[in-house]
Amino acid sequence: MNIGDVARMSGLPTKTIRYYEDIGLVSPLRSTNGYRTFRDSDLHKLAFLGRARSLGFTIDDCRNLIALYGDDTRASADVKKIASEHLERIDAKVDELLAMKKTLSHLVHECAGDHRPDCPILEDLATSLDEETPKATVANL
Amino acid sequence: MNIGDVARMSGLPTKTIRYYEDIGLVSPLRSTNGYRTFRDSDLHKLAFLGRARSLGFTIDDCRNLIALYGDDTRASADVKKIASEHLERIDAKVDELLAMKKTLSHLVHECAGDHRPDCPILEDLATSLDEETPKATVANL
DNA sequence: CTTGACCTTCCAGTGGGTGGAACCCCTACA
DNA sequence: TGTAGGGGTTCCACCCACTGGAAGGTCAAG
Repeated sequence: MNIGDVARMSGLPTKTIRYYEDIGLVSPLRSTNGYRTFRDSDLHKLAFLGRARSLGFTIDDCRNLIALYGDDTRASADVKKIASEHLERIDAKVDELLAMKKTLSHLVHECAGDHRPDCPILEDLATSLDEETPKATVANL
Repeated sequence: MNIGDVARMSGLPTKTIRYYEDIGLVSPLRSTNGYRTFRDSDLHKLAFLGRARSLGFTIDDCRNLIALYGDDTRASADVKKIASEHLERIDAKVDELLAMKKTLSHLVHECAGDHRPDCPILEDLATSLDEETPKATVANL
């Protein structure tokens, strides 16, 4: 299979696949004309990567997950650990975004959004220093 | 004020403040020894930036927000538009993360996490190609 | 006069790709 | 046989918003 074929089948852009080769995630063979030649196992690995990335795992996580996948003496605890830590990162990010959302949606709701210059959004941004609303707004909730 | 002073007062790292000067967000004066000299207005602007960034606005948003802030003929509608679009980005990101979370927490829950190699997490990652679970898992919910 | 805390610039790297230029290869068709 | 197109290849630069580190200048205190 050429790169275009695995791109279609894995759903990954060719650029990404070349990049994955670059960083050593996949190692296709080369045919005499210099084209990459992908085996079924390469395609399988790329699909694995695509799925893992779509679940938000980092490239580094992917590296470890692939290693575990190929190790039949693995302990599922090791996989679970990676996934659990990732889940915690997701939770933290969601919390952070929800805190932003809470503040922002409040401000947007307050703002008339008309032709006049008066704007509670700008007021909030401008008064953060004086009013001293530290990291609480961002960190909590 | 030197950069360290505004860093302390604004809560931004000195590196970030220099970077903001680099990209033209703030323009401190220079004293004879080459040190940056910040006015109250610079500090104010940096605090504004810090607050806006902590609410997740992009640098580009910040540029526009600052311009609007300094324009007393602005329409609050313009500010509201920036904030609303940002809010939409946040919502989209939250949805994406919650979809990941849903899938992942299910898988983590299913995984024994012991010394044995059997692992539903790896199984999910490995079977995405055959089972054909397209972008639905990521895009929906 | 030295120590240490400041400040300066510049260069490189982060993560995870993406865009584009310049070029090679292969097949189909006139 | 020429050419048009749709593959493929490399390499370099860029995205975002910083961050780290090296190498050096400046200043106040002891």
